[in-house]
Amino acid sequence: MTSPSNNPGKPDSIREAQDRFIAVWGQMAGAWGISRTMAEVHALLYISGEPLCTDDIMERLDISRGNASMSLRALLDWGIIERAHKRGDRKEYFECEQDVWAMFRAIVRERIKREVDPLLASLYEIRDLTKEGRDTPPQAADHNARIDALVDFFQTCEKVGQRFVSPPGRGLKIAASLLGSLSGIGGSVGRNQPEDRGVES
Amino acid sequence: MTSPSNNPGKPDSIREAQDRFIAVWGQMAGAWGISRTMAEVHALLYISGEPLCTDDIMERLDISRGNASMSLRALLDWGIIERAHKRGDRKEYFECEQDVWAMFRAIVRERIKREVDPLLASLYEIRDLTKEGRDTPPQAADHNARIDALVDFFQTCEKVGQRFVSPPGRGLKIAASLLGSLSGIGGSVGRNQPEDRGVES
DNA sequence: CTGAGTTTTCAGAATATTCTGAAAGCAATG
DNA sequence: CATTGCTTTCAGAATATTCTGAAAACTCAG
Repeated sequence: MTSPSNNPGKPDSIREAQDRFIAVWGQMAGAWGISRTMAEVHALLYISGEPLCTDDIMERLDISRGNASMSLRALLDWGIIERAHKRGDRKEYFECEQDVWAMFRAIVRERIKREVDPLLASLYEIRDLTKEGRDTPPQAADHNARIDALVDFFQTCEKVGQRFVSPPGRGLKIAASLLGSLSGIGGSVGRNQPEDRGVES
Repeated sequence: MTSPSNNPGKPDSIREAQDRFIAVWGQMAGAWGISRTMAEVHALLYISGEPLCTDDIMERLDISRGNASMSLRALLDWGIIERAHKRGDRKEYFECEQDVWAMFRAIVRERIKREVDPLLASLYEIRDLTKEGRDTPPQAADHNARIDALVDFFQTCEKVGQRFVSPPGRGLKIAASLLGSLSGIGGSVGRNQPEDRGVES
């Protein structure tokens, strides 16, 4: 009936909105190649806006300690949450990057590193298998052109990504306006995140 | 020892390069939330550059008829392969979009439709749960700001995506050059795809 | 309408992923 | 240096996804 005891004074309407958000964000997980739980942990930390410890997370999401630990670790690896500490408390707390743009910059950075870079490396190797030479078969030209088209594409992705990711980076937003006449982009829905409160590095 | 009987005259070096490509492309699948086989079928059709029928695909990838059928259907739904027919042959053939940029435009279009649109719809609903009103709890403001920041972000994604996807669309490449001084982008690695041989729609 | 050739569907089998919980590891404290 | 409080790890269990194969459903030609 009343608010949960460990979360005093948080009205039910917000609790419910949080739960809905966690569920929705969790559903996106599949499409992005990460586990549902990991996305839910991230959602919880983001939408809470305050540091939570492992037990908070276990309880709220009803998952095991092991699962929580591994999900948190993965999120740390992605660079979208950080460790935090409370004085006089030996527990570790975790807090989520609250600047949405910074968050996505981190994700793009990581995906380039994990996916695009290795892919390009493989494509180069594959290209070498059919290099022009003494006894190059005639079909090789078409084949090579197809590989090259992909190399080209992903090189472009990488360059665009680097730029999006790099320092001052309101990246996409800049791209958006440059991409033309999207005049009123951004800031239309409501007052929001700090956006540049001392971005690291 | 010799080339496989159903693929006469195709040198082993190309066959091997194809196989490597199929494997590499298949590995990306996980990260993109589709099944490995589906990516492999796509890879095979792309790298072959010619229409193949279900039996060709089953044999080459060593998968069942059912699996092939379902994967092909899914690729059709994504709009990155098309049905084709050979005169005097009742079998159905499939061929892959060979323009890499068109291919990714199709993927972006579909992902917006499947992921961004429903996500935004949910976010709007969630926002309504904590609308400002008579007895709006004070914490609601922060919570709403966090939701709004996401709404903002995904609205921007959608707009950028629309633009990337829309007609003439050498999209990303344009974005890339606009994004600044990436002077020598594109066309550096080799002569490649048609790029604009009568884009549909 | 019949039958051969082809495609689609889907229940259940095979496989892969994710989760749990208990044990091992680590670090601060007394 | 032993104890306590917390975190990580990982084998096996639980769950989810993907694949197979055979049956049903088309589709066209005669």
